[in-house]
Amino acid sequence: MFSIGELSRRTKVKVPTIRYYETVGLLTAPERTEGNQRRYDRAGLQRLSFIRHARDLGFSIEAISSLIELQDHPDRSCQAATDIAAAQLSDVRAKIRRLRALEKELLRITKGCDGEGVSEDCYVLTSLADHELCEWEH
Amino acid sequence: MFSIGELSRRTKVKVPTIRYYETVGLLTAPERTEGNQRRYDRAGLQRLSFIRHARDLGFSIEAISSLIELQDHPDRSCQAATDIAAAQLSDVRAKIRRLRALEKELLRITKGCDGEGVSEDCYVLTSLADHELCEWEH
DNA sequence: CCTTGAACCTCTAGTCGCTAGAGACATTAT
DNA sequence: ATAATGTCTCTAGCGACTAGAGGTTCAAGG
Repeated sequence: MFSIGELSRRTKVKVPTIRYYETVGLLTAPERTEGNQRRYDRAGLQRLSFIRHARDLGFSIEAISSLIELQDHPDRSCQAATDIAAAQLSDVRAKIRRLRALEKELLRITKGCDGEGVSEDCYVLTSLADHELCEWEH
Repeated sequence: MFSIGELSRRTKVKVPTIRYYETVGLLTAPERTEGNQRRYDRAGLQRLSFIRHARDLGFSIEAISSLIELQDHPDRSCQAATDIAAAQLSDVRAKIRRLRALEKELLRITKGCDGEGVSEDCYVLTSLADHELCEWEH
């Protein structure tokens, strides 16, 4: 049985965040002491670890809710869980693709300024101002 | 002179977003008709295009504010503008690195479920539950 | 046993960058 | 003249927290 602060230390999830997870239904409300303070057991610790791990991997609260529901009903959970994880993976990959395009464009823009003999106008600013200079479809 | 809807069509920035940019000071308040409607000129169009392009590249509102200020004071603007763009670039790169780590881990997790002869427990769920199975420092 | 100080409680509001809706007024086309 | 569309302001909501106020409870030392 540990306090919310202890749980926080063990999971590296901040105290207000733990309470937030409870309000949105990710964590079930734990027992309380006579003085109304939360007391968690090993199951609470495991559930929060699970949540933290999933959040670190970028799963939304909603997706994590689904995963937790699947945990509680182990029949046929695997396919559904894999689907959620696969969706998350394709989401991550889409973000990577987009960021790589941004990287390329930003590199081009910042490089334009690096040489000494550049024009009098700032290449960063003109690049942003004039869409025609952009080598990127958007 | 065009209306906010016209400006929206030309820049692909939604009408409420344009108004939002005005409230946060990214766009200067334009002239109004007798009936209190906004009327924009070419300068307003150019400024909004600049903002949209910068937002597409992931610059924060704050960063764009700085860039716009630099535009208005062209002395020494280039170095400062390049600094902002370089910061943005390194930000993007950090995000890419992190997402690639996520991609790897998610791939590992989802792959674990794909084979037919998997264990009875769902690999996705056990991976998320048990941090020891994770090949990723976090 | 009593006091101190840290940890805990609830509640509200703020973050970022919009987006959606209500209810009222303006403009434009027929 | 009327109808349809566009525009106005204002407020509230999104996700996932984070910060702060103001009050209560716990654990340890004297």
